[in-house]
Amino acid sequence: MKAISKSQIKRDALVKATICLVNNNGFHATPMSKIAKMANVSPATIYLYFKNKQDLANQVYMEVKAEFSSFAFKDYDPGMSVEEGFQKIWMNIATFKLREVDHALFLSQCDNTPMIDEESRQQGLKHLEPLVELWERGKKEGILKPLSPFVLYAFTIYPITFLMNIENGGLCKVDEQALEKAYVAAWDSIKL
Amino acid sequence: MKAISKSQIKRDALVKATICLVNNNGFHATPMSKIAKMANVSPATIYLYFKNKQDLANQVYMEVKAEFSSFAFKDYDPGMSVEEGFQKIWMNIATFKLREVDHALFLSQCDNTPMIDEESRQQGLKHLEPLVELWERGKKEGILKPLSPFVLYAFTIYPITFLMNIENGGLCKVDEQALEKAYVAAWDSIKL
Amino acid sequence: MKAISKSQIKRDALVKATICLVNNNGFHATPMSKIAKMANVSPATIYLYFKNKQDLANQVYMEVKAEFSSFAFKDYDPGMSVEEGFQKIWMNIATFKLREVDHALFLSQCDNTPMIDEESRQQGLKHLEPLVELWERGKKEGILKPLSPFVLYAFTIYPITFLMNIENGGLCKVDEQALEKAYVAAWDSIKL
Amino acid sequence: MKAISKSQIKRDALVKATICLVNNNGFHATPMSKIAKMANVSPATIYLYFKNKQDLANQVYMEVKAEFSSFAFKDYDPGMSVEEGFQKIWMNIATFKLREVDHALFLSQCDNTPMIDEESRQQGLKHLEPLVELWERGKKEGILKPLSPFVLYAFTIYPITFLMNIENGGLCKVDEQALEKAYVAAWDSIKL
DNA sequence: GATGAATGAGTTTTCATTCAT
DNA sequence: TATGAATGAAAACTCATTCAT
Repeated sequence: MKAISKSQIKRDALVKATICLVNNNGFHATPMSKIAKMANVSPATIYLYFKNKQDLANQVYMEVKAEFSSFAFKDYDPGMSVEEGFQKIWMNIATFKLREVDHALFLSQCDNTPMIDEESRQQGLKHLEPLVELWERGKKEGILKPLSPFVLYAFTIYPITFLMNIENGGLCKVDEQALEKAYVAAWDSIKL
Repeated sequence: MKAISKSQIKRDALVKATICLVNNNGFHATPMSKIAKMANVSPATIYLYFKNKQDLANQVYMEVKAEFSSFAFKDYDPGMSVEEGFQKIWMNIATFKLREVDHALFLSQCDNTPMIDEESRQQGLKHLEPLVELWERGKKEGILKPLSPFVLYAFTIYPITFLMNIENGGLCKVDEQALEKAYVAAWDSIKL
Repeated sequence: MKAISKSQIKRDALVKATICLVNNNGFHATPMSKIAKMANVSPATIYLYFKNKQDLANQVYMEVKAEFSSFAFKDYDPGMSVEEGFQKIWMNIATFKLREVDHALFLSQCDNTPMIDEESRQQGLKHLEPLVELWERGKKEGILKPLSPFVLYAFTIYPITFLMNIENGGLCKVDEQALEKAYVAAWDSIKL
Repeated sequence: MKAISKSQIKRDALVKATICLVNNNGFHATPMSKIAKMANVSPATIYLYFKNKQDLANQVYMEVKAEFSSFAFKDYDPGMSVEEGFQKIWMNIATFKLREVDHALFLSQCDNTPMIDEESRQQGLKHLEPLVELWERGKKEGILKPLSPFVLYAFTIYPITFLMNIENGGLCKVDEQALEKAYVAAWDSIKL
């Protein structure tokens, strides 16, 4: 049915190679030629799909971020209770970060270094809108502390990135049980 | 009294320029020539003080990390109660990160990208030893949740970095009051 | 018939430029940029054909040495008498050194300075095997003095290099007749 | 008696360091800073004794060459018979090259690469005048073949350099007996 | 005389990007 | 669409030489 064009295959290979190489070496230490080689493509071919290196980074960022967001709100329903909804989203994000390590690491690199255009970065922020709305409701309902979304994010979602980095460095292993305990910490930090 | 040698002045200028430029562009996008220019020095002069670019990064990292640690434990006394001690350290770190933005941003870059030698990074980790010990005591005394130091760090210290980044991006301002509220979130997340 | 690729032409130009410039200035005093300029090529292009400067030197050495060897044993037949065979080889080598001055000078540089990898140098030594075998036979047959191949080489082949250098410096001219006389000196020095 | 000035000591150290380093790395791969370090002297000090790097090379060359020449004609007396005189000189030179390896190697480098000014090189050639005169006499007396001094040199003196290089590379050992046999080869090559 | 610090000019090498095919 | 070859511009780093002390 779905005929995936040869073009699409090549583009996908380029995106994948970019993620892999940037994760291991950083953006500026990743030459276009290596990306091309890993994608089994000529360097010149990259420029058929992307305007330049910066554009490649931006596009990959946007795509991975979109994938992340859609994952984050899987099975989430705005009709859920605040706690239930938050737990669902938190667990989704944690699962993504701990299981889709490559993509999560890439996002972490993008969010912590000046490799992405400010514009694209702003776009990326919008993706968490539903979570922000949930938080607003929680505050109105007197369930959550009256904290700005930035602070709420800092103490609940951002820590997962640290755990991912640590696990990826081999310093610890985050299993099901550890995840449950981490969730409690996250919830305790923001619940009233 | 203290005669600061001309050499020391030049070295300091180089360290400062490195921090500034790496913060703005990232390590690999910061050429030695620009560091030299900002420090009002010839590129060749850098190599009188540092073996190469990697060595420059490592040395600056170690120095800033040491500064950070000494700041983190200012006025801290292992004889304090767990909560009192934790608050002291947390506030120190937050103050450092929100006031000494340049240095904190630099550490954040170092900790989130592969720009520092693994060896130097390991050295840097040792600096938080007293905090880890405090946590161990807290767990024994039944005051803290039985979480690994990694998780405790992720939910109390790591979030501050996010707030710093956000504030630095101009998206929000963290004042005294916001800091107090953030501290509560940190403490709530780990206290039993 | 034989279509010589554009690549081959460029590589040849680089090899030729290397030989010329190294002969005139020495290896370390010959910058890649000058080699590129003489070959009408961008400096970066050199690195499409050679891994680095050392590799360039090694490859050129190996090629010229191979050319030298094949020239040295042209029309030589192991079935010849010792004297006949020796004369043939000696004359070949002399002709090469006095006529293919550029290539011979280059080999002389390589053999007298630490510019070539030890490995490549060892490879180069193997090329004279047939001459060494001829000498062994000559000693067994009681025609040659019982000297080690090193000494035999020193007094018969090595002197040609000196004549080449002198002629190249414009201090003398070695014509057909002078060559014959030189050959006699060479043969007299090792024959019993 | 002979008070060797501090200056002289320093200059000697510089000369010695130059010889050592040039032998091991070649002239252009030997930085002034390393010469200074090996001579326990500041780089700037070199310029008190030598105008520049080229001048340093030239002066060292001239001095070593002079030492070589004086060694070559030790105990030689123009009144000796041609053969006796030649043997004396040949043995002197061989002894120098095989025993004063450092200095001989240095001369070999100078004579085989473009590191010395043409002018200094010309100066160096003059040192062998007495040997050339001996040869002229030998030719007149019908003892030597009617060959130009260049050819005579090529087949008698120049080979010693090869043996020195080989011995220095550890490929063979030239003992007293081997030297005698080598001398015979040298003499046979030029005697009538 | 002696030097440590400093540097301008130059070295090797890399890489994002283009272009003829 | 796809590419291999080519390169200008710039990177990290070196070094002969100078100069204030």
